[in-house]
Amino acid sequence: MQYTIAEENYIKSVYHLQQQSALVATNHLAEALQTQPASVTDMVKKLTGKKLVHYERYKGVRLNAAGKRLALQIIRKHRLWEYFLVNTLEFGWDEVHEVAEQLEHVSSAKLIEQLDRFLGHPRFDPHGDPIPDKEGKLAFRQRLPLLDQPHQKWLEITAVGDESPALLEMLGHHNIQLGTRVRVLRAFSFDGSIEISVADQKPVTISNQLAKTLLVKLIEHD
Amino acid sequence: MQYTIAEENYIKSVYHLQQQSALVATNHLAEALQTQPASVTDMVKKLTGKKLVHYERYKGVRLNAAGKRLALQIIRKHRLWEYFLVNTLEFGWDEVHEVAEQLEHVSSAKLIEQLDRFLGHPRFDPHGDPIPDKEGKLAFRQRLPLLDQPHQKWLEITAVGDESPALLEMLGHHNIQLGTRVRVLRAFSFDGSIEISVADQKPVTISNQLAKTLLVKLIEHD
DNA sequence: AATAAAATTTAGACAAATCTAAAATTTATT
DNA sequence: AATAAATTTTAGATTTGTCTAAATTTTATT
Repeated sequence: MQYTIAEENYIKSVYHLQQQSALVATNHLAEALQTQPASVTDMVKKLTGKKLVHYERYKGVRLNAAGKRLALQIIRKHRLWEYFLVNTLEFGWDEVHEVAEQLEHVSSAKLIEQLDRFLGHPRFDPHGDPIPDKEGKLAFRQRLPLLDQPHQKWLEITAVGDESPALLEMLGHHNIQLGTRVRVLRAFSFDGSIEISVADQKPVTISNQLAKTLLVKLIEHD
Repeated sequence: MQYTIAEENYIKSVYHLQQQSALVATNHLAEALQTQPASVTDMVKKLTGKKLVHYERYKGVRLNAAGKRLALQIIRKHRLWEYFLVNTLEFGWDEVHEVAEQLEHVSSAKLIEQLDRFLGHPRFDPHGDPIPDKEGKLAFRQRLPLLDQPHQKWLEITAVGDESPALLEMLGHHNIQLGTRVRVLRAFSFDGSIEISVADQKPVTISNQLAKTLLVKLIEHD
């Protein structure tokens, strides 16, 4: 079956909001989709009719198996396009979201399979989010806030929590990218900022705010 | 300004139909867009309001300068995506149209400029149609029907008139592509078929039908 | 437990793009 | 030139996705 762009956007939003609470509230969906609660109720009823979600009046929505499958297909397209935009067309991290938002609705199985092949079957997008495979499976990678990691241990940046241009600029200035290795040297209790060493460069101090946004994994033996 | 997909499709159709007759009839547009004449009238009025076309009741439509500019932008996107699909993602000629039809409506100036750059600023799409440049300029290349070319002269295939899978298969079988050099050896008056030599292979006979569909340019000396 | 506040749904309306059927206009034919 | 045929437009309806305002249900507070 073929779905409209509006329907696909709802399914995608339900998927993301479900990560936080199993049952998604009408108001949350309205907020995420920048629309009115009444519109959400209408659309949710339609999606129920199309057997994509489970819905109970006044309770909330959640995806059923078919809805989850569809959500993962859309997210797969979105993230593959983001990867393409950054790695092939040399976009910056912060410029890709809006465009991928449009490209994700282009419907062609062959297009996505060939794009995936051309890109070399990437498993993570430019923000470190996993790209679902053809069957909807997600690769796993630790994503722990840099802020509360043990000192002195080597860590690798695996993702960033938000994707504002301001953040991108700051990361660029400190020579930090996905995959960059860092070590926490010390924490300042005064303002919560921390001092880290980035790869083999000299130590830098980063704000509490930034340290919460950077997600890392622990690197095994030193 | 930003236009809807429906509006863009109308503008594109008017552009193409204008190549044949300066003033485009409501019924022709309806036929091309697979819709009802009444719907065309409605939309044409809207496009008139948006200052993209010139329209007179019962007479017909034509693009004004702004409409032409928009049409060429859309065609540029369509043909760049076709080039990408064939040359980067290894689609066959016959598989690209439908997908490009969707991709052409993705709106991002940077996307198209970077795609153009990545592809090396191609001037012709996989069917031999010219790709408008950023300013809407079209490269020129002779496109004469192979059927009525002088015998013995070397010719180069520059375009194909239609893009059915059947045609593609036949061309593949005879080792003919865009850019292939051919020579007309003789014409059979019986059924209008002609004998040609393709590059340095042994001569083949092709139907009148096919000879009309293949467009060529004359190669200068030799 | 009663009432106030918040969240959600219903009812009715609207804009976009389409449709059918009927009316108007243009073009072709006798 | 009158009439028939074809084309085009108008009028009114339909679908999709949205909205506002009012009604309903749930949750929180006194």
